[in-house]
Amino acid sequence: MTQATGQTTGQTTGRAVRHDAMRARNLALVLGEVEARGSLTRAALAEITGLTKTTVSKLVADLIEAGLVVEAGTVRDGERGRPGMEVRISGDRIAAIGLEINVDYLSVRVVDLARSVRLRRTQAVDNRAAQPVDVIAALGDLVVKAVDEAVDIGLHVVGGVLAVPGPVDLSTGFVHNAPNLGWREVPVAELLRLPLPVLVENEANLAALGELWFGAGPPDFLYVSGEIGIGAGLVVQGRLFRGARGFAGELGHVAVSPDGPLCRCGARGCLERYAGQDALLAAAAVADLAELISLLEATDSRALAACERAGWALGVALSSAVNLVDPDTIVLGGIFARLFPWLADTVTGTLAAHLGQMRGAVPPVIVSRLGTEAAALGAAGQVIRQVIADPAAALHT
Amino acid sequence: MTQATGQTTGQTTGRAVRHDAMRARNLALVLGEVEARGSLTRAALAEITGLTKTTVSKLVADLIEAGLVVEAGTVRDGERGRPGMEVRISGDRIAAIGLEINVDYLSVRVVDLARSVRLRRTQAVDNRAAQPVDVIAALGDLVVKAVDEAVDIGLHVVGGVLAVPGPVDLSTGFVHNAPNLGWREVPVAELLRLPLPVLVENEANLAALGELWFGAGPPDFLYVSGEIGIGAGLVVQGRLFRGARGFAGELGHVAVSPDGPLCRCGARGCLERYAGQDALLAAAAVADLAELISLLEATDSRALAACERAGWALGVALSSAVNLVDPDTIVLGGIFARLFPWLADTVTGTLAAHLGQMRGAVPPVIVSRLGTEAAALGAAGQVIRQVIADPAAALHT
DNA sequence: CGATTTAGTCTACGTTGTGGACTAAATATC
DNA sequence: GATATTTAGTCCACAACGTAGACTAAATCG
Repeated sequence: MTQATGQTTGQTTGRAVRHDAMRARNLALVLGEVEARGSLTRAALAEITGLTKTTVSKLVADLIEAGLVVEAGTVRDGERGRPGMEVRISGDRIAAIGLEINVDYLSVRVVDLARSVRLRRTQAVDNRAAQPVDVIAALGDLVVKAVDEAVDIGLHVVGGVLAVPGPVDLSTGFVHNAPNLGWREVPVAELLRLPLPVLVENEANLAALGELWFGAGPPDFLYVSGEIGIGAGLVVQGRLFRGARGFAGELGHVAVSPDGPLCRCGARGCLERYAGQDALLAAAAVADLAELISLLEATDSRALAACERAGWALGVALSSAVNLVDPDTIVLGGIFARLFPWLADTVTGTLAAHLGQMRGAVPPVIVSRLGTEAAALGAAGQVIRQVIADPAAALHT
Repeated sequence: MTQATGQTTGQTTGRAVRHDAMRARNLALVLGEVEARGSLTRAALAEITGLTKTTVSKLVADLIEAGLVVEAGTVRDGERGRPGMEVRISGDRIAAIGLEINVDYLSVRVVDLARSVRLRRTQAVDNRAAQPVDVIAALGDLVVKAVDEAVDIGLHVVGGVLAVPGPVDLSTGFVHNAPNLGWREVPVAELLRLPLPVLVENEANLAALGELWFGAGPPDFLYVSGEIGIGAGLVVQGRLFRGARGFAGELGHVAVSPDGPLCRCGARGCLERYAGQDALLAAAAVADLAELISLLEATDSRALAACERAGWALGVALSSAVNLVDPDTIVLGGIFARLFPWLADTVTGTLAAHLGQMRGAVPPVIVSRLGTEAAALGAAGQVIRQVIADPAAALHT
């Protein structure tokens, strides 16, 4: 008889469950349902969660005491009987901050627990001309000012996440390569000294989460972000897909044509060489994106042809992505959001042509509604999500 | 202030935790640790799980009573003190059955809870020449006989999974299209009438799980399966990745060349047209795989060139897969396992050339060790995994 | 053979959810 | 306007499950 030698079938989480864990889970369940539905009475929460009215009352009392929820007024469902008291997420205490370093700006967004954007700050600056240490110092200043302003309006910022345009080693906050910024081997987390915990994460991934939580994202979609480099964030069942080492979503180096132009990565025919910003501007013989858009609006034939070819290449690469990772929807962000009117038809047509007839409907291609805010909002959303997932941790502060 | 309109950040599981759920989780934790480490004493379990010796004793007593574990003898760790009693998974009661329909055989494997293969049955038959209803009836007969034999040796087969070579609607067990079998719109689950619950699942996915649990699979890898159609199963952190609708892994229709030969799916330049079995045999001008292998062994130049081109195409398609889903390792199964000696160098070389220098080491390409057993073992492993993940359910039978 | 070490069992206790009794707050009916 | 009825929310004794220290059991060392 053959004895198995592989990985175990069980998926041990290594975590025993005790009474405190049980309570934490039920607190999270109640808070999550309140968030999902806007507001609920205790009786409704008991019905939805299956817990007894007694238990729900106790859990809600704990959440009120922690400042995570508030009572928001009475509400009646039927004709008779005691009216219930609505409980909703409190936007007046806990908040999170999202940070972003992009090519030509630094930005921060403060978001409260009810997911309202309470503060927006953007600073225009050419980050490619600056040293990483200076960029990060300037960002730190922006954050400290924003946090002070948040405190002034009664908010308690519990943490943040920083979006950078390149793959990130999540355990160290180290950025090996950010082509849009011209950065290599930058210890971003180490350089970022702030009086609150801030993690570092890839911009495309955070923008995808931003679309999910603040945009029109369905639970499963592929978000495409792009400047010089092109990245993708994949959300499946409301969760980010990262791959084995966190380097999934390198759409920019998917092969469009195996004998195509040589890429800076060393391979040939990468999407970036067709649809990256540099490739687009070169094909249209213009110096920047604003000029390209002007020419497109003037229906300049060379500019339109450049967009057509970029759209075709995006469609080919996205057809491979759809075959491999099976998203419901494709959301175009970054420069592709700005160029959407001139890209969408070609992308969708090429996608349809390359997907064939065997997988039913072609995933719709939509434009990001959040524009340049997607990544910073996704960053803040990560922290909000953590608080809602583990309210018991907030009870002890 | 902008109010969020997207999906909630919380990920409600909708499941309250009560005392019985707490016990079920701790039972699963203990059983999972015993499975992971082969055998453990109660004292060691207490140390590993963090539960008290009292609690572990009670949990182990429940598992022994359910026939999931047995005491296997005394063992000593240090020099002195009372020797501990080893507890290990019992292979003598609970078992699962894996089923597989492939092009030219039907097979079943009975696997016990200790993941030993206790029974192997394979029936050679040309399934493409048969009607689906007849194929499934023949499979049913094979299963009933195998289950009877399992009962004879004291095993209790609690359920099974059937592997079919095509995408499967998991909720209905419906197979829309299985190109290797020539099937379209087949209600497989409905046709399969058996005295035990059997689910239906895609063969490439199950083979990937087979490699994970019974082969040499690391926790993250891409398994490539192929006959006429080419599919891939992606395992990330020990879990199968399915995509939004369960149609991920369609490696066979990833574009190798955007202007390549027309595929039966309607697109151009799909991998299948370069590396699928029909394409390979046509390029080598042979009638079947055995003949191709004979010619390869005789170093026939046309046969070698056919393999070279298939390997090149695989390398191009796999480079897109690696960029998008970031696996650690690539495992070649199906016909590619048989052709591995003539494919491996070209696949690895092309992969390296197309990945460029920006993502560190190229994922190693290895051959499946399980051969044609991978899918059936993966299928049985699914049921075993379910029992180990929820032993409390087994306590009530 | 007693001291020491380690495993495993026993038992009272603490935490958290349950379930029925009860109070509170409303409307419908007479 | 008083009573009956309906529904929300609180009170309180109880059940389930893990904890922690006491205790027994099984070994080796000196």
